[in-house]
Amino acid sequence: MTPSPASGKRQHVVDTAYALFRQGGFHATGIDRIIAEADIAKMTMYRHFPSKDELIVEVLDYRAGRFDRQLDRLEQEGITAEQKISKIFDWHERWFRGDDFHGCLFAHALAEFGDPGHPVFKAVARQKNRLRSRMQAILEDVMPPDCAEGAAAALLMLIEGATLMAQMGQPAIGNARKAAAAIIGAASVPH
Amino acid sequence: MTPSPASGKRQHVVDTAYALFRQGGFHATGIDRIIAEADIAKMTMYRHFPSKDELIVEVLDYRAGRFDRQLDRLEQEGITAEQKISKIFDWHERWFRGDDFHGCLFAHALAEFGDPGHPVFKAVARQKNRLRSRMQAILEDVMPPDCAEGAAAALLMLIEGATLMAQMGQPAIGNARKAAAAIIGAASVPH
DNA sequence: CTAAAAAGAGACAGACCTGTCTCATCACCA
DNA sequence: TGGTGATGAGACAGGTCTGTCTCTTTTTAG
Repeated sequence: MTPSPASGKRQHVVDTAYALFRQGGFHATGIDRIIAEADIAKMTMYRHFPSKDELIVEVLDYRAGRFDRQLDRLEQEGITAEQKISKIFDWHERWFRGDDFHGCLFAHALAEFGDPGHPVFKAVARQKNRLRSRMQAILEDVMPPDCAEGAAAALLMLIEGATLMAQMGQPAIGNARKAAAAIIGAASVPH
Repeated sequence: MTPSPASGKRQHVVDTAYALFRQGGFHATGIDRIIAEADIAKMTMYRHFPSKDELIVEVLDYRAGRFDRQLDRLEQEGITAEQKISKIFDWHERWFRGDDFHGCLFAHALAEFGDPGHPVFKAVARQKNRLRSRMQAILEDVMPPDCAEGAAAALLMLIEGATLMAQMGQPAIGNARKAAAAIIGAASVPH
């Protein structure tokens, strides 16, 4: 039973942990650091989250949920599939340019929790699969489903790679865009 | 002054640390674990490597060197640029299928050492830049240099993304290959 | 054979880690 | 006002971490 479903403390811990994990990584960020930054007692945190691992999963799910809602709004817009994909690249470009960009939290989580049975690993796989299937759904408007599956996978790979390069200080989102256009162009059915 | 330039102990430590870092990550793999697995005394390790961070850099540079030599041999082969790129994808495909594949060690290092001033970060940036520039050199045989630069970046992004997806148990190297063909086809100068 | 270099063995320090426990305090609601 | 649940504060346990130190043993080179 969660101690306080309506409490703001829980989300505050998630927010603080999110910021710290992003900057310093998961193993390198200790519980003591999180509770100091969030200005709460240690027991308050452990009453909400039974372990650090579960807090990490919660942070990832929270972040994934926000991104998912962004995709919800995108899908409701009355624009072409190409424009929707372009908007996803826009989001990433803005993200890369931000002051506190430190790479993809999910990719980092995968790096630190490589065991496929670990809950953190599963949370990462969930998020990446969701993004891929949603891009696939978008692409199915302009190409047959089997083509859309491969194209969505290719777009996801480009985005992941672009995020990694952006973290190394090499903005290549423009090249990713051009490559995405070539991929979609090669798979699209002319209308 | 390095204690023993010709000693095999040093490389043995690097090999052991490489295997452990790959499986368990950097922060999660302690010095004690490394020396136990390598069956050496702790002081032997610290005489060769002044700190854990420098050992990590050494491991990364060693791995990068091996990959670089593989690229050297590839460049000497008398095959087309497309065939060379295809061979690089072959290497990755075999790597992904291996039993002890745990993702890209360099990407993982970047996840755990996100500070651009950190020696580990710089070692990662070196390796990725080298791979990109070498792919660019290959592509310049079939397209103008400015096109080759963008195409090489796109190929690197695809490869990084494919590695990440492979780690999540979703083999997408075939889709990456098709996307690479579309990218090269769009940028190539017909001869 | 001998002297120097390398390695082994293990104690040790000091810090940090996760997670638990107790008790006092505070807010809110009936 | 009284009670109840959430929180604060901090000690504490038990473990792990990196890195240092000393002493002994082994290996290597001249």
